[in-house]
Formats: sequence, C-alpha cells, structure tokens
Amino acid sequence: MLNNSSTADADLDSVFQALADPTRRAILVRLCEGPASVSELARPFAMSLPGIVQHLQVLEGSGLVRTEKIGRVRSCSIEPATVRFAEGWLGARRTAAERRLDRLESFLDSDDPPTNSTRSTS
Amino acid sequence: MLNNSSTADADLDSVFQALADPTRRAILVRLCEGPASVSELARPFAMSLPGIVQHLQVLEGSGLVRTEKIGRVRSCSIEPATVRFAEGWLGARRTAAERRLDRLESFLDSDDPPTNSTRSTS
DNA sequence: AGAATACTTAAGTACGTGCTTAACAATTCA
DNA sequence: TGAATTGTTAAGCACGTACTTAAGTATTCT
Repeated sequence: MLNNSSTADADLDSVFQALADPTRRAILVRLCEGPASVSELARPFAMSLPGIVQHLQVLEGSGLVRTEKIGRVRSCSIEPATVRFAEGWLGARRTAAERRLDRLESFLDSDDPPTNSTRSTS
Repeated sequence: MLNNSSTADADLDSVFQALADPTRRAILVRLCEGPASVSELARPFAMSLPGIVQHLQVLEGSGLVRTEKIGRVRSCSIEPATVRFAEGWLGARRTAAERRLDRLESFLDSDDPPTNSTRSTS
C-alpha cells in the first residue's frame, strides 16, 4: 500500500543512487563540457580503468549517461532529460513544502487575517 | 586532484544517498504535507519502527529532515533548503549540458552562421 | 503507582557497493 | 603481421546498507 508509482520509483532509485557518488558526479560534470571516451574520463582519477567503467555502467543504467561504441572507443555523453527528471522530482517536493510554509507564514503574520474559522473569538 | 569542493561534495553524497531509497522518498513526500511524529510516519509502511527510525536518521543526517523531540514524541519536518541545494546542483549541470547542446544545434542549423572562424573559407 | 505510549539501543543477518588485480578481446597503427 | 591502444570480463575483498527481533528508557495517562 502506498507504492503505486513503481516504475518511476525504480528510476528515481537508480538515478539518485548514481548521483550519490562523488566520482560519478565528477564524471557527469566533465560530460557537461561534451562527450568523452572512457579513458579520457578515467584520466583525472586515481582509479583503475575497470573501476571507472563500473561507475559508467551505473550512470548508464540510471539513464544519466548514454554511450556508444565506435571502433574501439566508447563515447559517453550526458542525458539532460534524466537530469531534468530528478530535478523535477525535487522541485515538486520543494514547491509543495514551501507552499505549505508560505500559507503558514501568511496565516501567522495576519495583517489581513483570512477568516479565522478555527480560532475561538472569545 | 580534482576534489577541491570536499564539504559540499560530502553533503551531496549524503543528500543523494538519502534520496536513493523509496521509503525515504515516501517519508519526504509525506512531510511535504506538514510535520509528523515518528509513529505517524511509520504507519503506512510494512516495516518495523526501528527500521523507519533508521531511515529518519539517514534523512536527518543529510539535512533533508529536521527533528525535535518534545516530551515523548519526536516531531519531524522537511528542510526545503536542502532539497533546493540538491535541486540546484542538478539544475546547474542540466543548464551547462543544454547550453552546450543549444550552441551545437544553432551551429548545425546555421541559417545565420555565427562568424565561421573555425571553418576554412576555401 | 501501574499501565500504556512513543520511541531508543543493541546486535545480528543478508545483500549491495566500490574498489582491486589478472587475464582476455577487439581495433588500429607501423 | 605484430605491437600498441582501448576497452571488457571475472573474481575477490572490505565495507556499507536495509532490514530484523529483543530488550530497554522516558513520558503521559488513569
């Protein structure tokens, strides 16, 4: 009960999971500048190539990165739509939370008290 | 090398890590409606109370949730600033990636080729 | 005081994650 | 063709995560 949005939920799982690692985020930051090969992505890190490849698999599995192999080099690029997907989820939550806080605030300020139906006018 | 933004980096780690679990996201969604006690948060789930408490600790550790114990009940509320923090990081990446793609697109379309400085005008 | 409520702590277990090295495969270059 | 480049696969290891049950503590109600 409560878990009806199962597909989008699994997607959010894998996207946020992918984002929860500094190496993977650094790879994403790099890919914002444009596509790159695997070894090009690996170069800045003190990590074995297979390690980087595993991170790339996580990123690709989440949909944050798309890759295509041409000849012997695999070209990796960022997928803005997936970034927007996660961003959108956060935006929706933040908006909902802030909207509630705004209502509360304007109720407490009350220069123009909006029909005090719940307070006793003793 | 490359890891200079260590504090914000650790924060992003824990925030995205916290978001990477469906139970924790469901708790966040609930908290958008307003503060709630621990057992109130636990009610919809088929999970032991300690399980939920552990999720709440992860959420609080990331800064996504703030809690305060009054008497014997702990009141939990969402922290919109932290949601905005994660949202902002994603927004910055998406913007950078999209800006690049837009430049590329308008270069390929080229009804009005923008000072072809890199192409040979043979 | 005694019982109910609302957590909290501790300990254990199964499974997931982030790395590593070693060995292999596929392309391209000389 | 043989050598260098670029990536892939497999196996293993240390540590982290998501739960559980059992037993506690602190508050509040009667």
